[in-house]
Amino acid sequence: MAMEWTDELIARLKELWEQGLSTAEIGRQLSITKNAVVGKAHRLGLPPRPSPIRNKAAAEGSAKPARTRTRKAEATSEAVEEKAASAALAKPAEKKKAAAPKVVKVSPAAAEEPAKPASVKADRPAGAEKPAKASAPKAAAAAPAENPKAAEPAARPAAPVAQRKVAPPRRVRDTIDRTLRQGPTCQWPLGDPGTPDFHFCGATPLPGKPYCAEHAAIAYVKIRDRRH
DNA sequence: CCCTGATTCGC
DNA sequence: GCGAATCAGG
Repeated sequence: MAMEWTDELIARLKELWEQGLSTAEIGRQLSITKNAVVGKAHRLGLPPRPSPIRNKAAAEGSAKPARTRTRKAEATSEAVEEKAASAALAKPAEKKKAAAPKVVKVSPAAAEEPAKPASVKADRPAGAEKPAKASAPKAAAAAPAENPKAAEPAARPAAPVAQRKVAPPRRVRDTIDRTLRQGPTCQWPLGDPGTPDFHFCGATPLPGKPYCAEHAAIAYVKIRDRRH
């Protein structure tokens, strides 16, 4: 069986779709591929969202081929023709598709949690990485590294979220994106990073601050208070 | 390269 | 019906 689109799954798809999440992200949250998301969305007749590649032909209104043929389609057509032609010659027209090897993809569905409340969790404590490429650390320092003019961070929490040596994995970015989308939360870290219990405060932060009132009070200590 | 959604078509 | 492969654009 391919996949079981349960009512709940469909409902979640619709919901996320309406929320404007990208297909790939919906897929990640549902532990399916973006292709599955798009395909299902179409079959469900969900309102298509602005595509990066809208049909130019439609926009121009000129006599352009309404739809573009995929390479596969062309290949197939040719293959069919050729096959038909060579049929008379009893030519075996071997396709290298016999027992398509390729890499057996492990279903991601069973691997990870089907769907959890968007809890921020420490991501992959271990795991070898590719030292070759290391793009700029986009991940914002979630730890109290802020330093507003009139104040400076005094007490640091146990440990700032570990600085990443390499580019943050997709998962991390997704989590960040999700958080941003769903609204800011207090970024005060609690617990030891890397351990299962590590998490961020999550409370509603003060306007313009990464922390809630409680933690902002700890994070920001007036210089004057310090010097005097 | 990364990403996006759209489409086709073998299964 | 499903979704991988592919396309096409940013």
